[in-house]
This record gives sequence, C-alpha cells and structure tokens, in this order.
Amino acid sequence: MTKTDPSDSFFVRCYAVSQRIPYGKVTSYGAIAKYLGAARSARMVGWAINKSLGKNVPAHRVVNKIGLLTGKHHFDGSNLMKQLLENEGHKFNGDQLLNFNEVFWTPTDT
DNA sequence: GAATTGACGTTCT
DNA sequence: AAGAACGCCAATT
Repeated sequence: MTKTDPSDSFFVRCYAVSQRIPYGKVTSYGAIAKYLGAARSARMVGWAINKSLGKNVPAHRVVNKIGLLTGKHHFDGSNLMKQLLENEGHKFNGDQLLNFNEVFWTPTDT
C-alpha cells in the first residue's frame, strides 16, 4: 500500500457492485458510476474493475452501455470474456451482446 | 513531482 | 442528426 489505500476509495465500491451482479445478468460502467452517487466517470469504474481482475470479481459481467465487450482484450487471451458470458446463456454478435436490455441489471435491482 | 493514460458517458457545437 | 470535446479519479511512467 503506502499509497492511497483503496479500502476507502471510489473503486472499492465498484467491486461490491460487480459482485452483486446476479448470474446471467450484466451491467454497464455508467450504471455503476451513477449508482455510486453521481456518474463520477464511467472510466474509473472500468479502471477499478480492471484491478478486480485476479480477485473474486466477475468483471466479465460488466460491459459498456451498449453491451459491447470493450474490455475483452483485458482478459486472458481474447474471447475469454465472451466465453464466460456465453456460458451464462448470453448471445453475442462478435463483441456485441444481444438481448442486452433483457440481461441488463442495475445495483438498485436487488 | 508532473504529465499521460484508462474497460465510458454526457454534453456542446 | 453526427461529430468533437469535456469530465471524473486514480494509477502508471
């Protein structure tokens, strides 16, 4: 640590929200950011979740507002993120998540 | 220590 | 309606 312990930072809450995403559901960076109080910047959400990689956070359930797997290349290999989501019953068109509106979930939903 | 980048989204032009 | 610029906080170089 020695530098800005995330134990009280903004992106720690992103972990919590990501872990709250139910199976077969996905959420957007903006939704999380907005849930935190004021859309501080969806960029930070992605950044925080990026740190969540390697933790117990299902980062593959977090996509951009259009359901596009913009962060798939952050995962190991390349299609890992898509594979994980497909494993949950999601459909894809390349990197575009289909039925996005149906599987969309917000922190306030539960 | 300062400048740049980063898994986006909103707003202005 | 489409495109460009801005904003936000933290981390990396």
